Amino acid sequence: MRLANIYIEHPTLSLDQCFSYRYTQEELQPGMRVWVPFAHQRLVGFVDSLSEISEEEAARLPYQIREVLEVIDHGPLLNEELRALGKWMAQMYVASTISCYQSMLPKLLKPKAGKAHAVMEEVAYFDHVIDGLTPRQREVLSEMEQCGSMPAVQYRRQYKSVARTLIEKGCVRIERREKQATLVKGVAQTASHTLTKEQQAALSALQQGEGHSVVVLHGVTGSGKSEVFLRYADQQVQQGKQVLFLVPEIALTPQMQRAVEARFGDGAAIYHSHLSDQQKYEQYQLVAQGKVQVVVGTRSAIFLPFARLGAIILDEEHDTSYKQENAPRYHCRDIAIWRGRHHGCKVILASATPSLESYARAYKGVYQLIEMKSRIHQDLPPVEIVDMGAALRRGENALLSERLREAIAETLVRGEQVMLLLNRRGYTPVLRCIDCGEALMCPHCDVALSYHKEEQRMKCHICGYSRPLPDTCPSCHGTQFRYLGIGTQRLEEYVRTCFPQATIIRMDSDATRRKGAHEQLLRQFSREGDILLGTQMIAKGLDYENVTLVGIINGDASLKSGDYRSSELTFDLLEQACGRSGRGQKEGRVILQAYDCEHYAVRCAAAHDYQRFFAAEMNYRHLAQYPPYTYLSAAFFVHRDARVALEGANHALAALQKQQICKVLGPIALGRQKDVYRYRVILKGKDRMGQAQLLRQMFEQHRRAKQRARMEIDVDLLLLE
DNA sequence: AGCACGCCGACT
DNA sequence: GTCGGCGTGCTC
Repeated sequence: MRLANIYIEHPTLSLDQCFSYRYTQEELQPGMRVWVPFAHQRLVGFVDSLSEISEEEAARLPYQIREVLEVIDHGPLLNEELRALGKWMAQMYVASTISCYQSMLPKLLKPKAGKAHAVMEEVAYFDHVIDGLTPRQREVLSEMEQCGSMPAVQYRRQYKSVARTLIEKGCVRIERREKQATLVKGVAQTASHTLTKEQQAALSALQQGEGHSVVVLHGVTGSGKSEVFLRYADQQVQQGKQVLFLVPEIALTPQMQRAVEARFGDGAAIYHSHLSDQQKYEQYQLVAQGKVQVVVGTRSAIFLPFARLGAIILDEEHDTSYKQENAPRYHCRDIAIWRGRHHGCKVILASATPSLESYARAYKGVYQLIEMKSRIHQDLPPVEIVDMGAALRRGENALLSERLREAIAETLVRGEQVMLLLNRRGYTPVLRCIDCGEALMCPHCDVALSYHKEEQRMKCHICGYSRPLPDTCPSCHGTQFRYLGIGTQRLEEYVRTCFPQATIIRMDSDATRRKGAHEQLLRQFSREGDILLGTQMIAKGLDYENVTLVGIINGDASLKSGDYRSSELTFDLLEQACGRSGRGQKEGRVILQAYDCEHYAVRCAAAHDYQRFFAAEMNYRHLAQYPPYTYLSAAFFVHRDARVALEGANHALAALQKQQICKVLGPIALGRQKDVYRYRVILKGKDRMGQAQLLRQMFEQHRRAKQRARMEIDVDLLLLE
């Protein structure tokens, strides 16, 4: 009889194995979904392989074989490569195979979802302009005129308030048509530069060697490393291969998209989490059909079904958003390297501040290292460190030192632009009662509420809880409060009082919550802005030629996070921020305000000295035996009752006593978040797969012991949050 | 995760 | 007797 070996769609790790079913459907192939009976349920299953056994053999099995009820798909959803990848992920990240398959597929193709896909679509077209429109209507209409048409869904979502009126007035028309798979892309442009000597050298280094290898492309901001990997990609495409460009965030996709489209024009598609399910599904199909040569995308694009990859490029490879935050907690870089090996192609890890892990491997010769040390237009801007401790003793303002204030004034007089970075949103992070000294806390999380002056509310930055300002202190009924710390709202207010004539634009997650606000604020800044201030979202990638001063307000604040990576994160942030200044012909500069001015992360960032930072940080990691000298993974025990969570952690800890694979740290209590308590146990050792296997055993024991806390696993955890 | 099975106390 | 409370264990 013919047997299909099937992964059942089941959320438990303990059922992560194939179950065999008899089938008669001729069309059945590995990679297809089916309906199967399972105990008393009807579940979706994923066919892993097909086999054949005799009736006698079947009779000797210790279980009764049941039948496949129905085949869902017409063709395999996952090809052989991606199925093998899914299995590897399951081992590597201690997750069920089916959950890995699920995270690899766009929603419309996930096991579970039915098979019907939308066949019709509505498209919004620009029609004509009429008189008597409101300013907002005119603005929307001119945007429509520029792009010509867009899916009606997107049109309605993007322009909510005026979408209907414009349709009623006949300015925008909606047409229904049969859904066709279309590339999601923008307008192609042409650009071509001649390479500098250094770029030429980097390119030829890239071209050396055939087959798979991992390359760390370390180039300072503005060194033109994009041009190097774009050329390399171009050559791969010329050879009929496909290329995948990965970027950490959607906000960075438009820039990379423009750069890629300038070179590849119509053959390029984009793929990120903000596409609609239908769009993702279509892009997925286009890649599967081989109709796309080049894709620009975020993390999830690493799972697109390319047939013959010529290169995978991870831009800003050090960025932590390459790590998936929920299970399976994979790192996009690991997946890229796995696929690169499968396709026999290069994986290019590009960054101005490579992660310590990647650079250490390149340094040891495990990866190829290509360095680009000079900027094309200007040298990196000089950085001046202002000791805020000394400034405060001189009676200066805690937000803007005299030095920074003067520099802003000088820059504005020259008609140039300023960026101010403060990595904390809100007005002040803490409200403290003057009488008893208690801070106002979130009722659901163990953090202080932040004061948001604009809305006159207190907000929790963990769970989003918000409440009006208190009249009296909840613990002592005092009526006076002190506002401690600084946030972007307060900085904005202060900068306005210092420079009342300047146009100031604030960008943080409060200001960009509305869809399209991000782009709109940036457009406004490039048109008429004098000062752009914001959180780290302005430190990455922005490229404005007229910005000649970058001010970093609390440059060393992130050093205090207590994380083993805090120096690395601080260095990255400072170095990225410095890279925003002086990108054009004009000379730029940076003023860095900090308290811990002698810290090597601050010193090295100010000197733009990655190598020195790398050496110092590696020294620390070696002493403390942190990555890249070891691997860290963690088990979290989560429950609304703190005792239950702790009991789960202690139980797991007991099971870890007699093993030599790794050191065990913890359990420690992490702050309560959204009413849920979390305890964490960390495993630290040199055997990564051994750790993964150990965690799998822990999970099994946890289940068998009927522990009530939920256990979550994070392999290679990045942050000790 | 469901869902049946089974063992025990409460009640027409 | 029998109804139903929930702890236990299995699922090709």
